[in-house]
Amino acid sequence: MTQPETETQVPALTENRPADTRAEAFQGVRAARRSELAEDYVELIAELIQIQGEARPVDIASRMGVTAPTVAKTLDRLARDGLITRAKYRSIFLTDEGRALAKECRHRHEIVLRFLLGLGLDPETAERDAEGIEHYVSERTLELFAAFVARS
Amino acid sequence: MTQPETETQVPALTENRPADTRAEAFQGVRAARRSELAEDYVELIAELIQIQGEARPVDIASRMGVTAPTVAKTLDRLARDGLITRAKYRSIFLTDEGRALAKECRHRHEIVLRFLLGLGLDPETAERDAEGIEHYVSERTLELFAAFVARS
DNA sequence: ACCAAAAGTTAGACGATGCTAACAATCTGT
DNA sequence: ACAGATTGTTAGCATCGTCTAACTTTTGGT
Repeated sequence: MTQPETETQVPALTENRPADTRAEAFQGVRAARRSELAEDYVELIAELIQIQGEARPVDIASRMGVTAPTVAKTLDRLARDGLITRAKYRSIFLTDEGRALAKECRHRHEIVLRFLLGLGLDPETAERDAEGIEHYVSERTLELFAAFVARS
Repeated sequence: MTQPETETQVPALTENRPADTRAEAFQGVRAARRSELAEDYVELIAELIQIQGEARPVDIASRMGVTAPTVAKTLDRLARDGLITRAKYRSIFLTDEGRALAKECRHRHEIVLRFLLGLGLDPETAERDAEGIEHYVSERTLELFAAFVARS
């Protein structure tokens, strides 16, 4: 036991909540983390198809900053999960589901990015931060971000 | 090949950037992801010590929403990484490094949370989103968040 | 002081995400 | 049309983070 109980003062906003609520929040974060990579890939694939006409593993690898085998394995998982279709040595296609996810992700990404820019962040940092934040923003928050962008 | 090239219009903000810059952003996200769990644990441990006098695995498990063995293994990694010290069947202590990290995390968490609340988000959702977002917010962005909170 | 309950640990499995090394297929320039 | 470069795949490995099952230690009530 032995409680010091003195120092920094309890932040209050966060701490006085039931353990279960907290646990749910963390479970939500873990769920988001699981879909994060899939979202990034699908978003990038959609983009490559749009601007290059096709999505090839080599381009995904260079933009994601990972090696080709890593891309291959991830693409296999995406295919297994019904987000893309692929054939050996050929370029990648999104399924309807994948396309829908890509659209949603791009939408979120755009809003988060514009929001950060609207807040006064430099484009470089805004892009970096958006890449991480976009997966953890709830629908409500996204709406607030959008509203902020609209009125700024 | 075969390019549709028609539909949604390229978002522009995101896409016309060198692949390397993008790769760096993703590498940053992956780095953040790696430290995310450690940060959450250390933050929670600090909090438990503060409000309960000690941090025990069972409390961590219930608040993180994971099982005891998961906590045990994670704590081993934290100890290996010099963030905590522990002895068998005893409660957990933060090292100086761990305490510093916890302080920094709490600070970030507080700012992000207040920012979201200031934006008009309900406390429940704000807490959930903050839990995910806090790990992906750069120093610059944090400053902007703090400024926003201050003037709102 | 003992025994049951609670807490903690260990072992072992599994999937995700990354890597390197080695091999196979495709593309390209002459 | 073929050789070399590029791209893609496969195999194999490591680490992380999660779990369940089984075991051990500590704690608390009578």
